Amino acid sequence: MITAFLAKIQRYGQVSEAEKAFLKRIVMHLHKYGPGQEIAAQGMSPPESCLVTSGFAGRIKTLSGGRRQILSLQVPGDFCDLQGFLLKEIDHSIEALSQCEIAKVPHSAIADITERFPRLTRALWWDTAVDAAVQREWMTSMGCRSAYEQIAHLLCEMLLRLQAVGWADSNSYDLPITQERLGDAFGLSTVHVNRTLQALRQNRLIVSEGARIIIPDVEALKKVAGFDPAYLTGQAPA
Amino acid sequence: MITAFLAKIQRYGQVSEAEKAFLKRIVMHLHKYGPGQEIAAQGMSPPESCLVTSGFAGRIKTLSGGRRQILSLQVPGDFCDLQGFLLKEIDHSIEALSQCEIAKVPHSAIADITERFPRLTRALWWDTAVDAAVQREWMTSMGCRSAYEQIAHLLCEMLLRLQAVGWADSNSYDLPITQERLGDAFGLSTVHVNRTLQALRQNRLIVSEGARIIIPDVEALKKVAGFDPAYLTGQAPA
DNA sequence: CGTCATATTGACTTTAGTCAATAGAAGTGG
DNA sequence: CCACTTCTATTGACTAAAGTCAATATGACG
Repeated sequence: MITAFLAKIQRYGQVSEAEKAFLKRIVMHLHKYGPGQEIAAQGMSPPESCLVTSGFAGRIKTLSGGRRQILSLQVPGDFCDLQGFLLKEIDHSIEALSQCEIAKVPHSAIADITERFPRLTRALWWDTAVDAAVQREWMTSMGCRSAYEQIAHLLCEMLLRLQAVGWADSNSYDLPITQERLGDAFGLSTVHVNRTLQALRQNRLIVSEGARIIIPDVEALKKVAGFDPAYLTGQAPA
Repeated sequence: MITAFLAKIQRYGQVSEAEKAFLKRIVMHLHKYGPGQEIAAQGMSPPESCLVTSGFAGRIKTLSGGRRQILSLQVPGDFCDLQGFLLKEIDHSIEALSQCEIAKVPHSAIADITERFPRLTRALWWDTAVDAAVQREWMTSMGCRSAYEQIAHLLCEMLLRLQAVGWADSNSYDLPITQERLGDAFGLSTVHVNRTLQALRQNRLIVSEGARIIIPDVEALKKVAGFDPAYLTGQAPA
């Protein structure tokens, strides 16, 4: 259940058997959600953090007038709001974006980690730091890249992130997310997302078969996107 | 030198005398920078984090073609990249946006804190969590708010953040940042920032005297911006 | 006084948004 | 298996927000 997550944080540093055992013990309550279902609500104080084990979830802000911003996509191995135990209330909701499975980890257990396992604490903190780095990259996309580049960039990001946890092969993956939701993530209208995807298809940068995205020439797509994966690896220090 | 920062993290929880003493000891090297000067460079691994003690700094990504995105504004009491010690290289640069003073804290000292002071570690982690919350709000502004609302929103945010550290009075503050840089922060062109500021002035939502921003009716501006300060307080848990 | 950076303005272009209709695809119940 | 509903994708015509380019003003400062 925590395999993907363990694989990820071991990119930061060693995790001892004791730490692994503790992690395994505190991950509980496997839940299933369907697309659009709310996992945690904006303004609430959920007593646990969510670890995605399959499917896609997202953090979402909703403004008056129904405007929505998807702040992040969480894939298997990702914690949604690991740092939630530090803040009184969450400033966004967490929603399933596709069929997905979520394991919940009580905040008290995370607080325990910070008392007993300094190294593991740093690994968790590191995970939130990488998460923030991804957010900075998205923000840069929104501010500086055209819709075409921005979408290409996200498709590159998802390829690498899904590969890291074994949910993508060398050049393709399933992205079971509607164009409307993608629009909410990019700050673009559904119509514009649709047209931009068509342009990417026309230029043979992507091929889609249902929810599957195939990237015939990964390097070409990266070039269009101006994609540099450094922010994703957030590699281990010495 | 760390007064503003201490005041801020004490909103999260108590800080013991031993912790305060340790913090005081590790803050060193006061540096001055002028507007536009680079404090840390994208792709590098600076051996310390920066604490702003006066003026404004910002985190900035630069893309090929000279496009720039300002990812955050750091005001007195803010750490730029506290979590930098966790990542191999920083994915953005840090620049002075106005005349400013920066205290540097070695990463090794932050690592020490994580070994010896679990509670203080949580407080630092909390600080980075609030930082991430601000980023989420900016992202929401970029995706969902019009230029007019977005600028109004930032002006509200800066009022509260500067008030929290004693750099603003009840309805005004100095914002010594050029319209060009504001544009880089919003993902808007300089010209559009200029016109939008004019619109805000025309509607009497702000008055400017040089770098000073005066907000005659704070509630009115908040209303235009759809401003809810919850994300900034990220208040202490029980 | 001249220089430089910043702010402002006008005219025009481009990107992306809106509205509304149509087409496909997936799932449901009979 | 088919008719029906519903959600999602696609298209077209039009609008609006924001960008670009280029000129001009303003202001700080040596």
